[in-house]
Amino acid sequence: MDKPRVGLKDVARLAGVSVKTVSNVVNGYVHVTPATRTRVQAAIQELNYRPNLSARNLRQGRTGIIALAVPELDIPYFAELAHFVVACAEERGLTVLIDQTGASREREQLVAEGFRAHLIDGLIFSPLALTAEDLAARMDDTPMVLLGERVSEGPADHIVVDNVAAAREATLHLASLGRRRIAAIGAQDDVAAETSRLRLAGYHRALEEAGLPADDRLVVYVEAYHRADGARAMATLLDAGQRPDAVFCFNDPLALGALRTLLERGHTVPGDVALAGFDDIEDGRYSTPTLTTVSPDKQAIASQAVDLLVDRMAKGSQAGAREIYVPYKLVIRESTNG
Amino acid sequence: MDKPRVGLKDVARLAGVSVKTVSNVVNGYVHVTPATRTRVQAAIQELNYRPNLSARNLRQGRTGIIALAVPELDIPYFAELAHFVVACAEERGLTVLIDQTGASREREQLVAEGFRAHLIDGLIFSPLALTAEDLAARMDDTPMVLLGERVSEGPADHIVVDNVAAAREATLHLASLGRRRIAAIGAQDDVAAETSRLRLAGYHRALEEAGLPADDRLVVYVEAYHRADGARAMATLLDAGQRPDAVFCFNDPLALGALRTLLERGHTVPGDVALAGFDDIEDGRYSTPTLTTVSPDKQAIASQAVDLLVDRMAKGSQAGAREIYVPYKLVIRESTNG
DNA sequence: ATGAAAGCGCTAACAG
DNA sequence: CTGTTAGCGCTTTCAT
Repeated sequence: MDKPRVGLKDVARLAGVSVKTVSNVVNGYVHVTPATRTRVQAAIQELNYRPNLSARNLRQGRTGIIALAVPELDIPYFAELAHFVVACAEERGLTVLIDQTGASREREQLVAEGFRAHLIDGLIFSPLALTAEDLAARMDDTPMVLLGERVSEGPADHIVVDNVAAAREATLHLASLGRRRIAAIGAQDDVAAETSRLRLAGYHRALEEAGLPADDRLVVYVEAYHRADGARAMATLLDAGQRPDAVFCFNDPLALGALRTLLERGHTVPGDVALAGFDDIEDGRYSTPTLTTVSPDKQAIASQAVDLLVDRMAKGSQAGAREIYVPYKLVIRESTNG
Repeated sequence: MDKPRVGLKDVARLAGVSVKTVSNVVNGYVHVTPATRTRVQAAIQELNYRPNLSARNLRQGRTGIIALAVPELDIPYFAELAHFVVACAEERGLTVLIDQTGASREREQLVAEGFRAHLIDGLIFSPLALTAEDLAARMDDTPMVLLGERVSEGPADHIVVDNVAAAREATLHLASLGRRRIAAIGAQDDVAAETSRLRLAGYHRALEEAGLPADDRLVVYVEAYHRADGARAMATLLDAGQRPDAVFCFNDPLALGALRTLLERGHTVPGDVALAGFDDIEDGRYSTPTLTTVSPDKQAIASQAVDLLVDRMAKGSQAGAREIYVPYKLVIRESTNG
């Protein structure tokens, strides 16, 4: 049995009206006699008609779909972000399609190049590996909003949190507890690692302000920002005979990984080592000890991103890139406040 | 400045060929002279042409888009699942769009009803609130694969893990440690809570096999499956003067919440209380102690779901619902093996 | 190997 | 308030 593709026309025939009228009913147009409306609805019901979204999209020149491109959905921060983005988008009648870039430059280029052109009305993009040039070279004119620090002064709207200020605040908090040997976990070599660089800058600034010496041996570089990297980094630190009395980790998974290593080796937190992270993912709210962290307002990031995008989509103009700072706050929990 | 919408026709004109030829080039059709191909590609480049996917979709009657409908993306289990689904789908040239149902019956009905008909080629759906009747009443004929235990004997393909067996195995493991008062956290009143019912059944079966008495006071009901619920449930248990020496939690967040409460109140895990969860989310691999849990093969769930769906989409036939059991294994970690 | 033309299902003018 | 008609941009017979 093959499908008896039912379209507007069929409904119209059955209801004894024109396609236009059916279309009006489907789209909730006002000027339709209750009588005909009812008749049409009955026909729709009977034929089990569904409007063909592809056709509508083609005709209207827009799809109501936006793409969210993130590194991986199983990184808690991005999962939480995606949650908010999908929710906000839905409130505005938009559907979200997900692209996972795996932080691969190649895949990020595809996204920027607009390989989904005319399928999506807009793009919310959190690039990790793309260079500023890559983005500047973008030819596709699909409205785009960038998330994260990757290309300040870039060619598109972007949403950021003040990473330097936030990292500084977190580090100062550790210093205020009287800690003197404050390590940092999460530095990166990669030129594209803008976020890492900014958080490191904030860390250094705080040390300076607190009158603490900067010690390169206390700064640990990592490959990626997962728990395993944090655990390894902490082990490296301890194995090298370094004994920090506090650690600022550039994100929460790193911190949770570091925490794990510390506890495994019999150190107490925050007794021996105070620990702070960044991102405020849910895990940190239930770990033992709970994790002090910088909490960016993810809800705000998502809604601002969607709003900016919707605005762009309406106005069409790509001129005048805007930069929106989103608030954050330092959430002090047990890992620094036993 | 408005957009100079560029289509196949424009490219054709510039390249001095017909639309068909351009189309052939775009779609990598074989029979094109290298010469013309090059010329066409140059024109495409020059005009910065992108095929309009909506038009292609309309014409071809399919979109290459599938929807993944889950309760919330910020529930770790679903985030991890989504990650795999998006990855598998991409391997097969499919794009995934996300619907968050919030486990609301109303929203789940919309999804089942096919409110995205003709926009998606298929649907992977993890319903939580829908009844078997809701699903049976579904009129939309978009291919669908169901995830989770919700409607066995249902009208569609579905992927399941053997919850009874898995829960039984976890509980028996606790019993094998010599624990006698094994509590269960995660029972639910809701008729739609099939998963809860199955895990509870497995728990009871294990108690029986182990020759342990079933004690209703050791079974705690919860509203939802979040950490907060687990924390609360554990508190309830302790406040009621119950002192289990082991707890089987129906998912990992519940277990992590319960763990938090236990540690807060000075109990040791697994010393005083052994703890097991279900789902094997990443958090449990780095908690302190690490969490013993039932680990369903999420990669397999995702790839089986996508495969089944692709098959359905190709064959079109909705007859003969298939049921695929996905393997799981009990992962023993510190929370039962200190 | 390439061209001409039909039409996917819908919405938006424009009539009436 | 409702009907007629012309495409949206593409793929796809059918020719050549």
